Amino acid sequence: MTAHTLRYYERVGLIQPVGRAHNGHRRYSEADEAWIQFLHCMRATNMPIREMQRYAELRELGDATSLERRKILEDHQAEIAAQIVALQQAHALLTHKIANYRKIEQRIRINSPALSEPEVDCELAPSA
Amino acid sequence: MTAHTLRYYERVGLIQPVGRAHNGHRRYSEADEAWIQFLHCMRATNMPIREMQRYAELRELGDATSLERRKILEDHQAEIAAQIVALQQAHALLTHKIANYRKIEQRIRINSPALSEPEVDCELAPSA
DNA sequence: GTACATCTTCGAGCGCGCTCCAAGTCAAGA
DNA sequence: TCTTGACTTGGAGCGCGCTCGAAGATGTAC
Repeated sequence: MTAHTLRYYERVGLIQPVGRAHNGHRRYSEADEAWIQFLHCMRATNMPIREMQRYAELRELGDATSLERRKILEDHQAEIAAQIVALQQAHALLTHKIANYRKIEQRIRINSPALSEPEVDCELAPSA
Repeated sequence: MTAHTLRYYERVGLIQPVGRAHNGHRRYSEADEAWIQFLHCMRATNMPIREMQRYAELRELGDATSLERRKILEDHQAEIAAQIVALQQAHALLTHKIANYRKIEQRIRINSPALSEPEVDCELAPSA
């Protein structure tokens, strides 16, 4: 995470104004770092900035907002679960297609341009 | 996938000019649809358009490009695997934090504002 | 015949999330 | 003392991936 990004996060309210050294330079506390790490983790899993802003805002308001914050996290967790499923499906599809490419390469190596089997279109995804 | 997106994909070369009805309207063949579905799957797993363009380009050149195409897919599959790991970690972290919120809510319900235990900072991620 | 919907084209616009630049301040090292 | 480098600020710019709008042609229903 670059300094530019940290400034940006501060500007848009994801990070509260942080402590400064005597010369005005920012000094991040361990709590700041933990929060930033959390933000990073949420961004890395595609939580929109808007949603993170909402969450940060509620966090400033204290424990009374626990329920709403929990809901945000639960929703995001559901999003993550869905993403994992999509990624796993794509992963499986790619395994299939990569194997197919290996077959094609094999066919080229042994100089056997045609298959007696019906042509395997490497781009056709299996229906599964 | 919207019509706008399909036009866009055609413009940028992800889809070859497709067949037309007598009135000029596009008619997608089953092969077209399979290819588009594949594109969709790759986009849904965060393959950049540029990379898809490269792949599409090689695909036009036929079997001789099998090796390079395979490499693209293998790289993307590795990307996907990494994404899955990140998502799974975030999922676990959220499970932890959500449980923590439930505790806080419980504490509020039974009107017990303080814990004898050291304060649990709900934003601190577990080091794991 | 006449609405109306649906397609066509091209180009412009937009939302997101950074990313960078310019000008200035300060601190330590040669 | 002078250079260097790391920080400060505000605002502008950018890359990506769509997304939309306008103007026009065509087909279907009443």
